[in-house]
Amino acid sequence: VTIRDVAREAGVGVGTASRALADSGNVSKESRARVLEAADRLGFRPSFAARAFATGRTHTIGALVPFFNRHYHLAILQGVQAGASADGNALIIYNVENAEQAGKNLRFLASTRRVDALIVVALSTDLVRKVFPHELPFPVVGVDRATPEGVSIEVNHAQGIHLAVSHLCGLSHERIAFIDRFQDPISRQTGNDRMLGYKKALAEAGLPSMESYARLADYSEDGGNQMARELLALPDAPTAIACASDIQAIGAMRAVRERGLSVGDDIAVTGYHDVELARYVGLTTVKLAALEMGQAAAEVAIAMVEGLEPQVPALPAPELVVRESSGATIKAGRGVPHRE
Amino acid sequence: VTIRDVAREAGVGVGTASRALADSGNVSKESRARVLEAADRLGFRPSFAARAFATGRTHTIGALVPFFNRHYHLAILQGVQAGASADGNALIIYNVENAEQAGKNLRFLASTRRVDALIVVALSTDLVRKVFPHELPFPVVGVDRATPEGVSIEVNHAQGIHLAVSHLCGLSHERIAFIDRFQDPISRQTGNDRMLGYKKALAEAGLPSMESYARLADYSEDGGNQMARELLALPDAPTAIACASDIQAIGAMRAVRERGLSVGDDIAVTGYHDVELARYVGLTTVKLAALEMGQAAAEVAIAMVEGLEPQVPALPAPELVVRESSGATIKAGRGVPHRE
DNA sequence: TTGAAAGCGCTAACAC
DNA sequence: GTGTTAGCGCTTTCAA
Repeated sequence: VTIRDVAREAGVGVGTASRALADSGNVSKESRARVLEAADRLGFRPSFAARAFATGRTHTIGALVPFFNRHYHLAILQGVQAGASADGNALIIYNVENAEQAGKNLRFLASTRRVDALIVVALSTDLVRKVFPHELPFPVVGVDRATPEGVSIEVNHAQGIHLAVSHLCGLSHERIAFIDRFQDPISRQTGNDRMLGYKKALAEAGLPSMESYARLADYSEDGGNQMARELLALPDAPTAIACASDIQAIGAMRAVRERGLSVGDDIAVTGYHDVELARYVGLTTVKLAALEMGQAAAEVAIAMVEGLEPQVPALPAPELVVRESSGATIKAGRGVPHRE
Repeated sequence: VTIRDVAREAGVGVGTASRALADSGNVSKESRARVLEAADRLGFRPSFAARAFATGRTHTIGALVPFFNRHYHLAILQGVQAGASADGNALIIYNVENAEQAGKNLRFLASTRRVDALIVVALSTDLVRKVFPHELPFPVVGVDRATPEGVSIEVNHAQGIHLAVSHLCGLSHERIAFIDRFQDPISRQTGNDRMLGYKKALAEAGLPSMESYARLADYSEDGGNQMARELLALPDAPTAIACASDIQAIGAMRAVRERGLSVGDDIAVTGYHDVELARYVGLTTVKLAALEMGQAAAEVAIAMVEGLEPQVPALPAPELVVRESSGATIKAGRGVPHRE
C-alpha cells in the first residue's frame, strides 16, 4: 500500500496526500483529515527508503567509537544517542577495536552514503586522515581528540588531571606519582596534556617534579597494578598515586592492598573519568562531561547537516569527585563501598 | 556522480555497470574491469538510499532495549552488534526507559519501514502486543522474555538461580534468603521462574522454604540494601542472601558491612548476571550467556529476513562464578577486590 | 553478455 | 489549496 493508494482512497492527488502526511502545510484541514483517515484505514506505512531516496537525507547519524565496552565512551555514546534522537535521528554505532577495523568501517561509511553525518569519538586523527585523504561526503564532528581538525568537541585533560593532583597536594602529600597511559595507534593522540596538568599542579604546590614518579602504563587494571607495584617498591615510594583512568586506579588500589597497606589511609589513589565503577569502589576521581560532549556532538552534527554554521557549545569543566581512596573522607567509612 | 556516469565513462549500459558493481555475475571480465576502473576514477559512491529503495532492504536491524546503561543488556547488545555486523548489517538501538517511550519507538518503527528486522530485548510481551495489535511489517525476534511469542531466545533463569542457591547450600548454609526483583511494567514478565529455582534448590537440600526469606525488592543497589537490612534484622536472620541481580547484591553486601558483619565470612551473598562490576567487588554470581544470546538473535533475525526458517541455536547454560562474597574462597584474600 | 527501459515510493516544483 | 508530473539512483526484467 503506497501513498498513491492513500491518495486515491482519500479522493485527492498524491501531492496533497504527501503534504498531509508530512504535515508540511498548504493542505486544507478537510483534505488533511481525509488523507490521514484513509492512511489509517489502509494501514499505510511510508517507506523509509523511498523517503530517504527522494529527500537525500537518511536521518541517521553514525558514530565511530573504539572499544564498545569502555564506560567513558559509552557515556559519550549515550549523549550522542540523546542528542540524535531528540531530533528524530537514528544512531548507528560502528565499533572499532583496531586500526584495521577502523579503516574498514570508515571506508564503508564513505563509500555508501548511509549516514547524514559522522561522529568520531576519541579516534586518532592520523588514522582518520590516512583512510580519507579526500573529503568525506558528509559532515564529520570529532569528540575528545587532542589534535582536532575541523569541528570537534574537546575536554581539557590538563585541567582534569590538575584537579586530581591539586587535591592530593591539598591533603599535604609531598610524594605524588602519576600513572599516565600509553598512546595506542587507535586512540586519540593526547599530546601530553595530562602529564602537563600533573606537573603544573606539582609546581603550583612547590613540589619538585621527579622523573621516577611520572609513569606510563597500559590502559587496564593490570597496567595500573603493575606500575603501582613498581612505584611502591621504590626506596622513596610515593604516598599518593594519581592515575590517568579509573580502571588503572583500581589496579593501583589493589597493588596498595596487596602490599598490606591501606588505600586512602597509607596511600592515596585517584582515578580519572568517574565511570560507574568508581562509586562502588570508593575511588576519588575526576568527572568529565561525557554525556554532554556526546550530546553536543550530535547537535552540532545535525546543525551541519541542515547547512548551519556549526556552533560548539561550552561544556561543563572537569570536576573533582572526592571519595575514600584519596583519604580525604576517611571518617566517612573507609573501606565500605558506599553511595554518594 | 551516479551509476549512469560510470556507465557512460566505461562505455557500457547502466545495467552492465550495476551488475559489475554488485558483482552479480553475467558480466564479461573486460566490462567489469572497465566499469570498476571508471567508478574508481570518478569517485563513485553508490547511494545507500537508492539501493535500499530499489531492493527493499535496508540492511539495518533494530534493537529495542530498555535501560541503555544496564550492563547485562549492554552485553546482549554487544552480541547483537557482532551478529549483525558479521553480515554487513548496521544496528540501530532504540533506547527504552519507560512504557511511553517504548510505545513511541515501536510505533515509529512499525510506521516507517526503516529496519529489516527487529530484536526486542527483555521487553514485556504485553507491552509489545498492546502497541501492535496487528502484524509488524518485518520479522521480530525476542531475547530473554519469559512469555515469548514467535521466535525468541531464552535463558533458563530457574536453573540460573538454582545454581547460586545450591552453591550456598553446598557451603552448609541452612538459612538462605532470596531477594527477587519486582516486576516493572516495561521489563519482561518473568513469571516466577527465579523464585522457583530458589525453592527447588532449597527443597533438594532438604531445607524448609520460609515465607519470610523470599523477598521482592527494587532492581537497584538501594533496593537490595533495604531488603537485606530487613532480613538481617530478623530474629532468625539468614546466613546467606541470594539476589536476583548483581546490583541488588552489591546493596546487600553493603547492608552486611553496615551491620558490622563480614561479607563471605559472616554472611554469604550471591548475585546474578555477572556484570563487569561483580569481578571488582568480589561477588559470587551466575554468568549468563548474554553475548551469545544477542548474537544468536541477530543471526536468527537475518535468516528470517532472507526468508529462511528460523533455527534458534542452543546456548550455553548459566554458569556459577565463585568469588569471595559467598565465603567459598575466603582464604584467597577476602575483601581485596581481585581479578579472576 | 549486453543495453534499454520499466519501475521501486516518495517529494517538490509547477501550473492551475 | 490542489493535482500533475518529473525526477531521486539504483536494480532487474526483457529482448536482442
